[in-house]
Amino acid sequence: MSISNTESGSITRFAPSPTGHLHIGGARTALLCWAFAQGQDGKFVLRIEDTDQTRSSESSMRGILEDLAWLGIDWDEGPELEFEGEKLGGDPRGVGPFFQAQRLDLYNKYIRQLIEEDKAYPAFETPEELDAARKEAIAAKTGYKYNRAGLEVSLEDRISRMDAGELHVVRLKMPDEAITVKDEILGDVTVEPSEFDDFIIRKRDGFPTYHLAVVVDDALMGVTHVLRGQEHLINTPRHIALQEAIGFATPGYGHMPLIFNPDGSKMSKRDKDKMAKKAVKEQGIESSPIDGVSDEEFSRWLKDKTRQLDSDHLIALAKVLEITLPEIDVEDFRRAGYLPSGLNNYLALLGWNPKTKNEDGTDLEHFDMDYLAGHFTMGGMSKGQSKFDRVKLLSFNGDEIAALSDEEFASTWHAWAMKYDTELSDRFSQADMLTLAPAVKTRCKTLADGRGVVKFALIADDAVEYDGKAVHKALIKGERKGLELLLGFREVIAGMEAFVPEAIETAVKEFAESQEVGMGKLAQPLRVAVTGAGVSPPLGQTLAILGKESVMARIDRCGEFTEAEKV
RNA sequence: GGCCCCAUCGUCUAGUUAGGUCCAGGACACCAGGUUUUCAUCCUGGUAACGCGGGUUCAAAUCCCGCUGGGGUCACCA
Repeated sequence: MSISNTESGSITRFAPSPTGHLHIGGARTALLCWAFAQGQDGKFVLRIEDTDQTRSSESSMRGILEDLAWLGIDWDEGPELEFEGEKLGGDPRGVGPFFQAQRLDLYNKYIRQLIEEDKAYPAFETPEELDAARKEAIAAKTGYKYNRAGLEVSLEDRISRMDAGELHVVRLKMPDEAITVKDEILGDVTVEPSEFDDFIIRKRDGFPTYHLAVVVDDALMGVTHVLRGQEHLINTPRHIALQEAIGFATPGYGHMPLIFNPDGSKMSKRDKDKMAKKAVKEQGIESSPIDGVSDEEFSRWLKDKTRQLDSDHLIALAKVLEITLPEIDVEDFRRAGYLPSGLNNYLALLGWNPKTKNEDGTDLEHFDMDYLAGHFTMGGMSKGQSKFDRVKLLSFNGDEIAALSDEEFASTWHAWAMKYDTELSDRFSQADMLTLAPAVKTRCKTLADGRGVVKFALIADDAVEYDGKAVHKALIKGERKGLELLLGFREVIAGMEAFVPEAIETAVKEFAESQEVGMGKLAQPLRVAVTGAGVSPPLGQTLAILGKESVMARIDRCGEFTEAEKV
């Protein structure tokens, strides 16, 4: 089989199995594979590993594709997807299909070849027999290893039994020499033959195992570099043995350190269920508070640590409980209002470092996808595991939001709200958001945070709740001078034509000067009157977004409230 | 438990390949000031780490060994 990778640079691949959403750790793997290929003017291939028929699904495959596309991790070859007008994937070299379930003939060809060359063999033990042997080994506190019983039958017999349709698995004969993985991140890693056993390359159901499929596909797709998580390090000697048995070249390998929660535990989808269960118990909720889940299902879920609620139900539940679930999948981060730029930047920095200084002598940490693609090397990766620090991610994301132009921010925020917070997009048009942009950008770390900044405008004029302390301090204290200024300024507002931020700011300034008081003396009463509290974005934006009628209504209502308050 | 990987501020890391320029630099967080009509942004300053024990060497965060600690893996999952 010829491999057509000579005309360009390195070829990397990301090969998720479609068994759920794209995990944030997977996203980092994909990002770095992408960056490596981009930087080498090579190709980034996306392949779907759906050999586990019982767990794979079409919808999670689509979800993973969307997540990657949203992050801007574009694949040159692989399943086709149209995302925001851009076509991704395709098969210009004719190395597809990119779904392993559609490549069975290919795998079987190599498996047959290995058997005929006596490098692999069918074995006829049942899973139950092997299980029993494994349990025995565990009980005897020795490591379990397949005993090569399948080899006691002659080659001809094995083949004829197999061809007669007897159920079997196929195992690779492992060599009795040590195998060294030349890892580009970790250095040489050698595994002794005593650690090997004849692992399965084809299952009873006729599907290849991951090991066989990955080796065949990588070779046939011309993959030159494999970047993957360190959990695969121990698999690599097997893959090298398989490559040697078939006659494939061994690609370059890089095993990346794993990412963990701050407490050292694994970042797992289950974390979301865990937190929800905890909150349910703390709040003493016993019957299902959400649609689509019966009380019976709910209590089963609550009692069973291993039971998980599906994603939509979990989100609905979190809303009822008023908790924020930990983000684990890319979709979670998207929903929470992270920007691809912030997420990618943080992810790349988790384990990789550009080792470059800024002009002011600080380390370069903020960079975009182009920079990453142009500078990523495996040698720049650290070897140790790292913890996922949401606080630093939040800071990076906030920086990215603040760096957006007002127009970019408005359109990004609006598009996000249309998808994840329709109450917000119903209340504010994109034009409203443009007015709000300068005020909101520096006050939120995520797009979802934006809601908190403008929540005063989300409530009805007669539903503003006054913070007693703020009212006292701004309006009542000092002979109700604040209230007097507020009502005086109401008349100014009544006479205003253009109710826009700049005009409002000017009017506030001029009125304060005419009354011979500092800006704060007028600004704070006004702020409390329209928002109920002493904290809000600058007055211009705050009043403008409410509109003149609403502002006057709120001033009147606040005036009545204040009159009724005792000193 | 066997095998494998790893070990610098609370966290992410620079420095380790070619030992001295490191009483260890940056970022996030935190603390204290400043700017600002409030909040936020922004600016200035500060606290804070080479896991432990042995070597080698004139000299070790850097090299070697041991210990401890963390992680991975031991499927007809990927």
